[in-house]
Amino acid sequence: MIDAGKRTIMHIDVNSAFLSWTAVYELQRGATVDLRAIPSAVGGNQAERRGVILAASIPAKKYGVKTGEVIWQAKQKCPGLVIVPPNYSLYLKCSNALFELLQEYSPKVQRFSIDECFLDYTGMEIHFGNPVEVAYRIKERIKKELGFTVNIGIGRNKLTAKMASELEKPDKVHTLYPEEIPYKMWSLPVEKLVMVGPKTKKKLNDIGIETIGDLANADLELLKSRLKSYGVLIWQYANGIDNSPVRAGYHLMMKGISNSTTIKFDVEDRETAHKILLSLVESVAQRLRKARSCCRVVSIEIRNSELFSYSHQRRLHVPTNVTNEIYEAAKKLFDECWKGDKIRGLGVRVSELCSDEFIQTTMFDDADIEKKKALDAVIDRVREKYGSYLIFRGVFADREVPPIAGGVDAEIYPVMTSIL
DNA sequence: TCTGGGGTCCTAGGACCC
DNA sequence: TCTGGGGTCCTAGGACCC
Repeated sequence: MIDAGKRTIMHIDVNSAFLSWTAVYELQRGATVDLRAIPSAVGGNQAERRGVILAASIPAKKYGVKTGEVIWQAKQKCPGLVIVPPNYSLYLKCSNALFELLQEYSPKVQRFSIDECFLDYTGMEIHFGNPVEVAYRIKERIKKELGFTVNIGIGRNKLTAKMASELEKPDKVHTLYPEEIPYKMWSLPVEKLVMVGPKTKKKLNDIGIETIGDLANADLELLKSRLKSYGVLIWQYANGIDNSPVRAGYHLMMKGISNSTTIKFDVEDRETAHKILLSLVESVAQRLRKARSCCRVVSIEIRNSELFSYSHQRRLHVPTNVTNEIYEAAKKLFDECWKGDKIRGLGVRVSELCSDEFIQTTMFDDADIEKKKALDAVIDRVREKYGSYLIFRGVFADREVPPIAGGVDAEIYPVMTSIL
């Protein structure tokens, strides 16, 4: 058993990932301008007026352009902003290349998101040497071999490694060892701490906590009474306490699959809503089958024109991955909870996944279950081979609603988790 | 013309059983 | 007859992350 205090963890974070990866790709294809050097951003579909900034270059950030912001607002701040579309298959390739390179330095590498990894360097010193020197070597190798820059944070646990990698960007290595916490982390505003979002920031500010240091030195009982177990968690984080393991292979376990969309027009009738639900279910069910899984729970979410969201879910008697069954469930859920308000967005989610291998079909089950499964399998194969839009259901023939809504293809996106 | 889309975990409260 | 209390399952909603 290794002493938890003696662990060495690195957090590797790609600087402006989507933008950097696109820039490298464009340069390789002969572009003369490096997108990283000009005000630029990767953005969603502008034509549909729902595009947001997915990543911005450092020059764009200087104009105040932020990730998550709507494109027209970003353009107001920065009129010359160059917007390029996302290329998810490219991002996956870059992410995989990074992951493979990191695995040369430790068998324990956790893919935390498409552009972040944790690497457990504990015990690897005898092979590669001092962690800081190795971090610099890794960083330079990534730059030379893969063409993009990263920040690497080093700490005794995942939390401090992650906080370290965010200290100063880009292309930097930082350490955040226990003795460095007071002067490197405590002066930061409390919302810079992982897991302190806007709501928690406000609650903390209300009781006079402004910095991470204030939180670290706050009365634990007070935090407990205001924030329950969450208060304890963030107090521990503020003090650099975290014992979570680097989970190699953890990303293989998927908890749920969802697909949601913002509709170009407000929907006011059931039939149109049903159609959109079907288009969402098409992609969810397909991804579910690709993962060789079935779901036990189906949920839907309605977002109205006032941007208020509500949801409804139900457990199924028998787990399924059949498009039609999930659609029937989604339709029923919708009819049960829709308040008749104007619908701006809809979402479908399946959860409590299980393997599709030994699904029991009950006596009461649909007699055509095998037929439905065979149909789904054929459709999946054709879509795989010839593209998603070749086959679609008759209801979509009027082209009012796209036959398969939103989302990114299953295989394109590695499954990730936001918990440490 | 105005805030995306994909995930995770936690908690409160109701239903139901013993 | 009316009033527990604990445990578990389920659902809705909220918070966070990238």
